[in-house]
Amino acid sequence: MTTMKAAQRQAQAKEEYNAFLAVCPSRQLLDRISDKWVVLILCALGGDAAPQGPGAPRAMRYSELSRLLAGVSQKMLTQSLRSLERDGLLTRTVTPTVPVTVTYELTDLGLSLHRTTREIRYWAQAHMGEVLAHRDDYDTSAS
Amino acid sequence: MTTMKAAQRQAQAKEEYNAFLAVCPSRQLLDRISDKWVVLILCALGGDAAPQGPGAPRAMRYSELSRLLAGVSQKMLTQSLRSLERDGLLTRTVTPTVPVTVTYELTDLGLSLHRTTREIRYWAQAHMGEVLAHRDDYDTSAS
DNA sequence: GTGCCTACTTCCCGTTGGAGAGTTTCTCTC
DNA sequence: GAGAGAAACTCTCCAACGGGAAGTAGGCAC
Repeated sequence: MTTMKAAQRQAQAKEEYNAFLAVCPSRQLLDRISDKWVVLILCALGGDAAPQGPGAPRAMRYSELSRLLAGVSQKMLTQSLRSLERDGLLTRTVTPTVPVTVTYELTDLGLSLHRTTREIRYWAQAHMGEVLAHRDDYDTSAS
Repeated sequence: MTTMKAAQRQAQAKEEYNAFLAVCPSRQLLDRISDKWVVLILCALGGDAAPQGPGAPRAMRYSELSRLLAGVSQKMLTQSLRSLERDGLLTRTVTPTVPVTVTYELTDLGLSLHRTTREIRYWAQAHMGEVLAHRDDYDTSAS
């Protein structure tokens, strides 16, 4: 496996995995990353949260993420971060200061997924108006 | 609003909406589209399910989608399709044949989102190997 | 009438996610 | 030296969501 180049491996993977099949492992991966908190965490660590447009990816502390992702529960934040770490999308670093400092940073794999989660968030923000307009039409015509 | 060009409207929307805020409507939209069934429905209607690589987007029947999205419950399929219709991402057409035929087809708005959901699915399938490999490392080193 | 077909809808129940309080470890204050 | 405080969880309880299976509606075929 390690003798294959990444491009070859990916081309082969595209043949082997099919997320439409319930039993396919890529379906489970899709389930995991199709999650609001996962998308927002990747966007945050990818640097999209900077007020003046998207900045560079950077490591962030637990409390910083907690503040940024308004409304996330501590339980879900910890849980999501752990599963992303397990899947190799980010690294968790504990620095024994006092109190302890824990930082999270995207890996290369995480950065590659961030490119598309960024698009998702952009899409939602850019097309919000159209969606709201359509909801109004739908609701009025349904009455 | 209708006097603005789409590009202008979107540029303005990017300023106004911020999905990191819990109260922002774009956050609710992000929650909706960050859903495994929504992603798979968009991929299916976008033509990604053709065996010989991605085909053209096309209308599909309820039963066809139900078969394609292995493991989806009827309840969730109906529910997801209705919310996508309400948001203007797809159209629902009832043809009074016997028995009745219901087809779903992506709108232009749906097609624009499909471009990124396709990427999500591709990413999951292409990087599955790396994720599985990392999980193994993680599990062994944690023991 | 009985059965069958598609496309749902309803009901029950197990799993998941949210709210909030408790925990740990150390340091700084009084 | 008792108590407050801070970061990063962890635990407990409860409501909401999703899956499975069974029921429904309308029309035709037998």
